[in-house]
Amino acid sequence: MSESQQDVRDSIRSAKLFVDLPPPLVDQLAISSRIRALSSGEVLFHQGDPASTYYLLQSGAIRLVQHTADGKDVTIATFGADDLIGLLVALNGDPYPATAEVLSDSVVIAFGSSAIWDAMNQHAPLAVRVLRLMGSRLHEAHDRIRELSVERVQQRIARSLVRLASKVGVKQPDGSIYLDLRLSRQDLAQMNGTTLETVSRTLTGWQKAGIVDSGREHITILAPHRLVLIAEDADEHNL
Amino acid sequence: MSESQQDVRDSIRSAKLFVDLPPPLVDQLAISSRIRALSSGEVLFHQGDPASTYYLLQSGAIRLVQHTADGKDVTIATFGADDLIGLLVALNGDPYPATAEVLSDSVVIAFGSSAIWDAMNQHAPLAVRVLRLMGSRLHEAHDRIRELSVERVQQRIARSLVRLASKVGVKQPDGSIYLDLRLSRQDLAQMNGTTLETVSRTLTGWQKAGIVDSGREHITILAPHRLVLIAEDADEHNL
DNA sequence: CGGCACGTTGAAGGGCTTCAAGCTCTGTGG
DNA sequence: CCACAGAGCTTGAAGCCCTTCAACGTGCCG
Repeated sequence: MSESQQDVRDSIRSAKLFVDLPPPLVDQLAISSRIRALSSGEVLFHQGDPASTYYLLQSGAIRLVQHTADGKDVTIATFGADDLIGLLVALNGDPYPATAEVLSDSVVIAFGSSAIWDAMNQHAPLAVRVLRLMGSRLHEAHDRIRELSVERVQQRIARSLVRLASKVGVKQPDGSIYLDLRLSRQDLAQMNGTTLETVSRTLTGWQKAGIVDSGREHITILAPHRLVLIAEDADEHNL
Repeated sequence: MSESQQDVRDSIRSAKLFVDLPPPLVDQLAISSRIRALSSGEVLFHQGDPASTYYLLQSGAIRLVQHTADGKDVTIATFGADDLIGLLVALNGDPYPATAEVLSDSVVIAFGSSAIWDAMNQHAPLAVRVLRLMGSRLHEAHDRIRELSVERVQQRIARSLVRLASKVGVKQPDGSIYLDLRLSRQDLAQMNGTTLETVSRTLTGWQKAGIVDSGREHITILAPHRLVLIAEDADEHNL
């Protein structure tokens, strides 16, 4: 067995999703899979591409973006370590319904279309875990639908910052949280169905209130608690 | 075997989801399941209830509603025949994250928590089908996120009418489509993240334009094509 | 036939978008 | 090394879409 295949096996074995997969199945999976390292800004796959592959995100962050007919982009979901990307479309044989864009340097394992399915057939606990993953994904999507339906823009922006903090936040000695990815106003806007101008105004307000410290494509949350208050409760409208 | 258990077996066998399930597994599933008939307005389960059961919708329509802290309701999803309801929360053991409300007289099969899981373990094709179902559910949710993010209220209302037409629409001889469920302005509002007043004004406009005919809790789509145009394209703003 | 839920319509106002202009930072090539 | 181009950000002003509040119809059911 080649050295790179050995690497793939090790990676698969170390993934949470495959934690108790019997060694023969690990080997089987490894045959049709390979490791890819991606750096910030790269694109894993484009909307409309035929979906023959799916990916397990080992480290880093990747977001799913849908391009609309009139040129606007909408961020559908953001993934962190141990998320599966593109599995469901690969199962159905549809083309990818969105573009996967790398937010911070990432490592993924790419699987051939039917490999994981064979593994699930032979190892039931894997299927449970995949179903659970889909379940929590669906749950998140439902949450966002509710938020987009009834919450104000400010509240939604606060929420996405809180959410990002839990996914890629780096706690500093002074209690503040640094978000370890390039994140422009535009990015935040298309995560929340708003415009970059509104995001800019909101962040400026929070900066004056000492809640965040933001600069060009990076944000540090100075007062996580107050941000959570805005996200949950709505009423900190006295900036 | 009791007569009612025989009924359950027949129902399970006739469901698309279980189309090729071996008879022994059908029997096994039947043991822990029973048929429930529900009429419009009834509630299948409430948000916060412990989730011990999940349901296969045989006929009718059911919607998932989330109640927010400040008293607003948001319709997260609408289900038609052959949809599974509550499976994922039942798998995780969480309480139901939403309320399931019957929109038109429905028949469901109620399953005990682990029954389908055993069946999936023993019959792999069932697991594929469940995963596919989840996939299309997730896909729908993503579509709604995009719509709520970038589309106008009018467009979203048009879309939900089109979608409802395909789920519970009854085609009339003259080409119009009657929506076979009780549907108030309030209902349409909480499906689209808007208010009943806005829905009322929109429908009044469409009525004057001859696109729909709406009355107390019922809607008939007179010109499906024009409604699709509004949903897709945005620009029929000259009512 | 009275009550009540559902629906309509108007008016006021606010949150957010849109358009526009100028600023600031970053990286790159001469 | 520095200047310059361009991407990212800020700020202002205008206005529209939609919400909110409010009052009044209207149809259905007991």
